[in-house]
Amino acid sequence: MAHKPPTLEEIAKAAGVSRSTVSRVINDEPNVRPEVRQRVWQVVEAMGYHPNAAARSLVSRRSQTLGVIIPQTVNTVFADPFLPNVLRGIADAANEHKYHLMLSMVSRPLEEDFYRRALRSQMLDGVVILSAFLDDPLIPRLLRDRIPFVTIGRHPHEPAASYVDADNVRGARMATEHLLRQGRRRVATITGPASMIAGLDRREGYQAALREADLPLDENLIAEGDFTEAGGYVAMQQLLLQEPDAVFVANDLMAIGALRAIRQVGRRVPDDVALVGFDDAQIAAYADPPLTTVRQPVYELGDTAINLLVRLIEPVGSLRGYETQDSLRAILPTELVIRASCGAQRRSA
Amino acid sequence: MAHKPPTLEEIAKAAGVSRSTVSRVINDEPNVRPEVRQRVWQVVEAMGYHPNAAARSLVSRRSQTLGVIIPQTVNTVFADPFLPNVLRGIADAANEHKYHLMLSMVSRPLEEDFYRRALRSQMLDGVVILSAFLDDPLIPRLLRDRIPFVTIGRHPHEPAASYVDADNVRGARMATEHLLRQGRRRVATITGPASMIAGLDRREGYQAALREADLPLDENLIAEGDFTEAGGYVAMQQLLLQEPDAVFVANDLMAIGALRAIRQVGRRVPDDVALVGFDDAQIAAYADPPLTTVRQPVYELGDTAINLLVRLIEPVGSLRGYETQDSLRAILPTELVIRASCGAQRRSA
DNA sequence: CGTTATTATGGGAGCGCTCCCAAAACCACT
DNA sequence: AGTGGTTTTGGGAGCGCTCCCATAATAACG
Repeated sequence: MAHKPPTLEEIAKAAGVSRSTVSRVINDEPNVRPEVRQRVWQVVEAMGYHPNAAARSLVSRRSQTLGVIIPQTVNTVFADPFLPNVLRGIADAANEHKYHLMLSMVSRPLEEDFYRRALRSQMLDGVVILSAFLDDPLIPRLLRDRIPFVTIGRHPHEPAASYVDADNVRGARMATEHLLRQGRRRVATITGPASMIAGLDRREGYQAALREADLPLDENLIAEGDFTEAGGYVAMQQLLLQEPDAVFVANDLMAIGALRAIRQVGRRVPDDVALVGFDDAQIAAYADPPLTTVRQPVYELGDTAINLLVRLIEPVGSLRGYETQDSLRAILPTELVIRASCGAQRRSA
Repeated sequence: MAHKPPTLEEIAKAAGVSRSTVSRVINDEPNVRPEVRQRVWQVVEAMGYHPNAAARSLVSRRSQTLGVIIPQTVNTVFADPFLPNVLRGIADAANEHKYHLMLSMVSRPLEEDFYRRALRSQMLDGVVILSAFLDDPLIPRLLRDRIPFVTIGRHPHEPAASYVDADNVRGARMATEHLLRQGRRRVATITGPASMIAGLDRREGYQAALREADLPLDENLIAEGDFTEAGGYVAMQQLLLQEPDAVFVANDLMAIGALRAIRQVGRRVPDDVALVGFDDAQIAAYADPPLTTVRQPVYELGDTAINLLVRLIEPVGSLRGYETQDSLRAILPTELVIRASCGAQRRSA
């Protein structure tokens, strides 16, 4: 790389054509003679030319960059291998669409700063937000500023918001039904916080399964957790007073805590209490007994988010997607992963 | 936000001054009368002005953006809560220095594409690379193209490369010494792959501890793993033939595999075989028995990487850091986390 | 071989900013 | 009031590109 990278004009001179022609060639536009096109490409390669992104986006008003906003709470809130996988999905899809990714991983107070620096300074064509809480303050702002965005985590109360989410309701229902199929009748649940969409949805799925089975909805069999191990432990201690024979736990980390609480009072899993978790976190597979859980398509969540976002951004006709159409939404299927904690397997290693 | 964001010139007109004066105000430059400065700020606020990043970096030749390159192998290679934590460290530090972050998480073939698109098109002022393998092909390229970079994971053979890493040698040595202190004498190790710096360094620390204790270095007590659970399982099966009374396992995931292998032949941990892992992954705390391990300052790794990178980039006098000084390096301390698998604790919960 | 339609090429303008230099305004002191 | 110095302000130039329009070259046709 030369100390100063070559410019369009320099390539043009070297190739004996004009700036405009070189521009046409590198942008794959028509109306260039094949031989000229080829000659220009040769010079471009030889001189190691690459268009300056700043100049390009200054005039085209597009940065070819998408923002990814990850709340600081990511560690506690998202199940363990979640972030790497969702990021891979996001990165692969962005790459495919020739977009770059700008990462924002900041706490609430700094979020404001990022909002101004990156979004308002027109560095970003759109954003993907890992949004777990119902009342994310960013959503109304983005809506107001007409910035295209997709949330990972659904926002049912914002009709204009586009989102992608796992089918938490269905996943929770499958998990609960699975416990019922094992003959369990006092099925309790440890929910996530009511401030989180996933928490509510998984609770909803649990209740739907009971309703369908014509079982009573006993409020005493519902304990609210906070998605942490300690929270699961405490919630389980409380539930044990009700003597449930099975518990659907809204995430694996809490299930680990529940396991600890159950074992502490001398009960056995799954013999006395069957357990199903959610997320298929890494710990689930290595827990003792290995945890039956619900797997979400994490990679696909990221992948789909970007695909929706690009549809929102890229012009359809002369209009941008978000001007022509309603919000885009996708709910991806979840899948039950049967291991030992639910009692469906008889002794496995 | 107006449909078309205001420009410098528009602010200038509204405030009754010139473009240059507004520029001085928003860049906090001297030589503006305080009353004018205040008036300009008012107009800026009122009109919701924010400087256009593309225009700025076009003329200043600085993007205020740093790249973060994460190899696709991140899932298997880096211990579980590693990525979120290192990213938080990176993000916080970048924020503090007013830099944006561009994320690249691509497989090898696409890495080339990213290299050209982002680095060559001058979108990036520098890059941080999560670099676990000794022979990372990106390093010589970055060196050649004189792009400022810092690797997370040391590269001992590249004298010009700047890096930050955990003190793997010392951590491994502490772990092994700890086992020796428990009275264990046949201490084996399961290493990481020899192609990875951390693998080699941890092996080196293990050997140093044995040497210091005047114990023989028995090659039969060294098994190479690949940092996966299955790899740890296989390696442990092999080691069991040598009847070790303790094993230092180079990461927690392999330690989980080792645990499984040990239990399978009816041996007990820590009574028959004591175990120490590395990384302090989430599974370590919840394993049965809880794993003694070595904690790395993951957040600080990210934080320090950015701080070094900024020192490399920002001008000292009129020269850029990487023109004036040698490479910058930092090795951060690791810490032994004592739990039950090493036999140092008598029964805990 | 003109005349018109079509394709290929060149160059001006301008995106929104920073940098630089010249001009204006203000400030001492003689 | 005059001189030299400093601080404050304004505007031109230009960063490297895309967009648009004018012109040149070529093709198509009577």
